[in-house]
Amino acid sequence: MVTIGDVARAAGVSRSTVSYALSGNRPISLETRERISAAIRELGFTPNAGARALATSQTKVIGLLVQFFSDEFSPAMLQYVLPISDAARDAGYDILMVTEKDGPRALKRITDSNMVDGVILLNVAHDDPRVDPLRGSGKPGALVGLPRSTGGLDIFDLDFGEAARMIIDHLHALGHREITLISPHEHVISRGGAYAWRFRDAALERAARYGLRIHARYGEVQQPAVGAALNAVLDEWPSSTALVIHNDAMIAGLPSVLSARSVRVPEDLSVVGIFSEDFGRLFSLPYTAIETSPDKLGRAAVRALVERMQDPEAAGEPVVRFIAPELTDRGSTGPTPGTPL
Amino acid sequence: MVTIGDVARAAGVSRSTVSYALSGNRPISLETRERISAAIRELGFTPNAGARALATSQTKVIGLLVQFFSDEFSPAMLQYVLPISDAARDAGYDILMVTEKDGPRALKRITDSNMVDGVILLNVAHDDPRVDPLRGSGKPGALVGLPRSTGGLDIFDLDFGEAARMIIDHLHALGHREITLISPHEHVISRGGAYAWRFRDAALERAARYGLRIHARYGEVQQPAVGAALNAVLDEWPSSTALVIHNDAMIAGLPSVLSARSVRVPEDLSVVGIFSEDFGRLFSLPYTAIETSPDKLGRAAVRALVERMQDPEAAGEPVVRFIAPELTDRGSTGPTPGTPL
DNA sequence: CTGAAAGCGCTTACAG
DNA sequence: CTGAAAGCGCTTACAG
Repeated sequence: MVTIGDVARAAGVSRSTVSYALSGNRPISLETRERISAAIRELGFTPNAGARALATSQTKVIGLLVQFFSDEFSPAMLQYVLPISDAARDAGYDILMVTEKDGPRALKRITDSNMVDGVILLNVAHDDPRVDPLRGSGKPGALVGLPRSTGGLDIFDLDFGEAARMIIDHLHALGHREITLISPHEHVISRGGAYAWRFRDAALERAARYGLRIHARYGEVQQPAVGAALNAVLDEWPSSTALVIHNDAMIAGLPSVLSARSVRVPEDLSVVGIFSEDFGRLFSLPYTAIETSPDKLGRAAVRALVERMQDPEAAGEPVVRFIAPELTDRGSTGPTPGTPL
Repeated sequence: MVTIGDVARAAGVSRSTVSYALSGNRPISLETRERISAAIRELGFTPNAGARALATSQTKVIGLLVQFFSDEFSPAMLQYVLPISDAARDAGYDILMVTEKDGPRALKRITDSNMVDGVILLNVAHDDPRVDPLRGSGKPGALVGLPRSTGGLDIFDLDFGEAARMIIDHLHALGHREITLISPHEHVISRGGAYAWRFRDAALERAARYGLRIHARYGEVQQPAVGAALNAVLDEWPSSTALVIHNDAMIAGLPSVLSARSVRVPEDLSVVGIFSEDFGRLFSLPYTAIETSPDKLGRAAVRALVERMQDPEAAGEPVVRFIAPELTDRGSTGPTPGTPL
């Protein structure tokens, strides 16, 4: 392996001069700089990451803790991971991706051993066991997902409450008076996936204010339960004129159920979902939906974390930021069936 | 941060003794060992990864280079990444995941700087520009996907040729004489995705041997082109009694097209795909298929790489290993329509 | 069974 | 504008 000493010898300067030329931390004469670059090029020198980390206490690596639950639909995760990885690279960081089941333990390992300069937690639950260890790690951290306690970390999430209100407002304005709402799987609630009840509670409250009838139930995650649950819902409340689905698996399974039942959207039924554009494209979903913006959330987390890693003072107080939901109209909502034009 | 020196002081021994106690590289008296463990526990010591890497030239990190193409269907990638990450962790390694567009450059960065002990390349193309730099890096490497030149690296892939022959044999045995074959997107071929033609060529050859008529065409990746292409194929060769689909997006889009056309499977049409169990579950695909075993491939790559990193001598000559395809019967193939029982 | 010391390859005050 | 030296936190021959 070629070291900074080899470069120094080839360029006829000291190792410190090479180091300063590399970092730009002090002025180097043009001539010296050129001799050094030439030597670096010829020898093919790349600084040793471990040595650099040891000397600077900086690894230029971000730890990314992902978490998969069997009660969630998997393809969603990649939509967060890729933008995070790209944004990190743009900022000069690499990603150490950890999928270990025991999140707190993994967190302790990578922070205590100084493998990373900071950590991003994905898919954060209300009582997420990773949050406290992250706070105690002494490393800056950014979360995607809202935990119960919010101090000390930069937190980003979609405003699920506002998303629910937007959807209810939208349907109410179209004249709908009876709505069926499908939430994530019940397990998501019981293990503390706060997005589930944040959306649900806000939808129920808003509907109540308008005096709308709303039928709420939990959804499934796997076939054939998904199809059965959709059919059950449609059978049970045939007078509902709108279907709001906050559940990836259920909305992905909806087109085939509706086509089998010859239900026309939006003529017979209005449908609104909550999913990202990419997800919609993947499953060819022709439904109006609140955009979940995984790329925005991921990039915001990286940006905040990078600032805090580079200059903890300048970064100021940690923020809790909700991304404003946007309704993407794909034409799947219309006036209540029977409404005169 | 607590260092090995702090532990040594607390335990009343030298730093080297602590180090040896940690590594087990020399016998330590029971009493000393216990004093050391107690000190480690009390102080909460974790060895500094950078310092250890510098001293040992080992990082215990595997570089994972993933690559996304717009002509491929994205959810497939995660099926490789997760098992690889889990298997690596089981072997004591962490994963540095790199998604950079410029693969060769990323590879050079992480190997030259000694950030990783070895590298796994995912989704390897026939003339993959990452393969030669990996060979030249001096680090062991394992590939998932078959490149043109195979020396020096452990290579794992599904036996696509055998997969094609199994499918054709299966359909031939059921009496089918006219088959439609849908390949990946044409772009996959032109950029050197060898799995596309390895499957296609073998299928055509086998069909020719049996004297079967086979209609082959490339598929699409995005809606609405996917649906249109499926309908076009069904319109163009209505006398085909079997459909073989080697294209994730096309097979995911098939159920809705068939149901819209009221085509019954397998009564009117036999269908065979090539996809993993997870993928089939995700899209609720009721089709008999060759299992692509992404988890097996990923784990095999990790296993080979770990052996080679731990003991390059003992690992022997690099291998090229094809995973034997298995046909998972989901009941979507039957005798040619009109065949008497 | 244990310790003192050199060395891994960088960075950065300190000195000139 | 540049160099010599100390130090980051480990591991591992070398010595006893």
